[in-house]
Amino acid sequence: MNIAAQATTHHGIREAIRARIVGGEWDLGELIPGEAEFAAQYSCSRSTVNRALQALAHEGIVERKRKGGTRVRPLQLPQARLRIPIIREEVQSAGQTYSHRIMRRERQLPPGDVAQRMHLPDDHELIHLQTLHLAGGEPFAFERRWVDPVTVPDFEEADLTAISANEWLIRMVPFSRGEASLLAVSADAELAQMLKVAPGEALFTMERTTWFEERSVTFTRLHYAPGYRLNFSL
Amino acid sequence: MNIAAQATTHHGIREAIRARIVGGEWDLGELIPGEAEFAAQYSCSRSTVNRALQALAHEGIVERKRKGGTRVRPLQLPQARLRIPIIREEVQSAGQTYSHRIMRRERQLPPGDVAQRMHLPDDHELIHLQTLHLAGGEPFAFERRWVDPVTVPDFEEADLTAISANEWLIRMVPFSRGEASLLAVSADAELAQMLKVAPGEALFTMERTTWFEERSVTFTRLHYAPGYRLNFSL
DNA sequence: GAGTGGTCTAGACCACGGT
DNA sequence: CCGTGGTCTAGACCACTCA
Repeated sequence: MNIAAQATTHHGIREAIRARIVGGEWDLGELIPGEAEFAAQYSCSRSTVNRALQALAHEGIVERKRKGGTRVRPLQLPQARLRIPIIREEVQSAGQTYSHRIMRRERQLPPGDVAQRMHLPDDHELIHLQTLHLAGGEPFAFERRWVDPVTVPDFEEADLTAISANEWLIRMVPFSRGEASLLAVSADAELAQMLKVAPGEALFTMERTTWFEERSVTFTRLHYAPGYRLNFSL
Repeated sequence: MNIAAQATTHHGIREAIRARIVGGEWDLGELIPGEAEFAAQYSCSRSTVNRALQALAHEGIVERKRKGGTRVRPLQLPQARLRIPIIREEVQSAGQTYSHRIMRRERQLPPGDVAQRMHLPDDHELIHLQTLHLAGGEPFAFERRWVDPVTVPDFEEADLTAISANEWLIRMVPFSRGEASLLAVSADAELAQMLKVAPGEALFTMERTTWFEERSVTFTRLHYAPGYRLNFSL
């Protein structure tokens, strides 16, 4: 069984070393050979081995320290790259037609928890936007979004019929940093009505705060209709 | 404001180029200079630029093609690294004491959906394990797990009182590929009793299937007590 | 102090893929 | 065809950190 064509490419060497680690050649936490040693074993230069080992370190398979050498990571923490989906693409890639309806759009004081997550004082007015995302005409997700008009002054006049707020912001505001949470909530009366489900239904929910150079841009709380799954691979 | 000490390290050059992309020097989808050009601009070797651009490509900021050059990725998809938490560490890092109780352990035919997710025939017996994870004596998460005894023959006699099944498997089946899903479910009667919540409560749930060389190892469905959030940064 | 990883360089060859 | 990125090499210097 031929897992990876190797050759002396850093890819090949990375996979070869990975296979040896997986195969149990070294115990968890144990020191593995140095770069020079591997270079000799695979008849390649130390740089190539360096790249291979750096990649494994980046994946969390090994831990490296100067002078300390490279060791197999004691607890293999599974780490995954999670793609934050863009709703339109998500719907369309499932073969459904995407549309959205703006249910509400107004300037108002945010609830305390929202102000807190955006690191803003309680008396700072925000633009509040409620959007229903539809897949094939059926509710797919309901979004409550708050946008700071100080950071994004153009947002108030933006035309959001053709392009959703999410994509508008991505396009106009160079994104810098953000925090996100995933959780489950029970549908309240408004959510139940919007998504056409029974009150109390369990809804998969994503909260996101994004920042541009220490200024809060937007906070969104996105509730998916029941049945939704966020899939990824380990 | 000094965002990144640069120098001519690939880090520094990566951040410098990132800043120029974020700053809007090139449009979305536009071709940016070639490696040689950047090397001249930053007075460094092409290899260094190559590493920097490869890193940006790995992050999804740019797209590269031989002969096609490097271009700014049309849709900046926020991509995050999600650490799949190990429950014990998660509890302990919150300052609580961790413990677990095995509620059930038996060999049986799995439900159809479980067999399907593990790519197994319906008549393949699995070990079924139910574990309650506690934080400070209170229910924290409830886990239903199925393990394939063909792939992991030692599991049936494993002592799971000191070490949880999750950690036992990580230790004995060092590396594996897997798929995972996140979703929200309503507590059924059994879940409600286990987690001491009202039936119908929304529970944040993670499903995971892991594989070792084309053989299914285990499938788990993990339900967190209400209030749980999975946090990460973008 | 000495060993290990981290990095840079300059030159070289190759593979892919638009023109 | 030929320009672009992908990679390798050999040698070199540096920085961290353990003994």
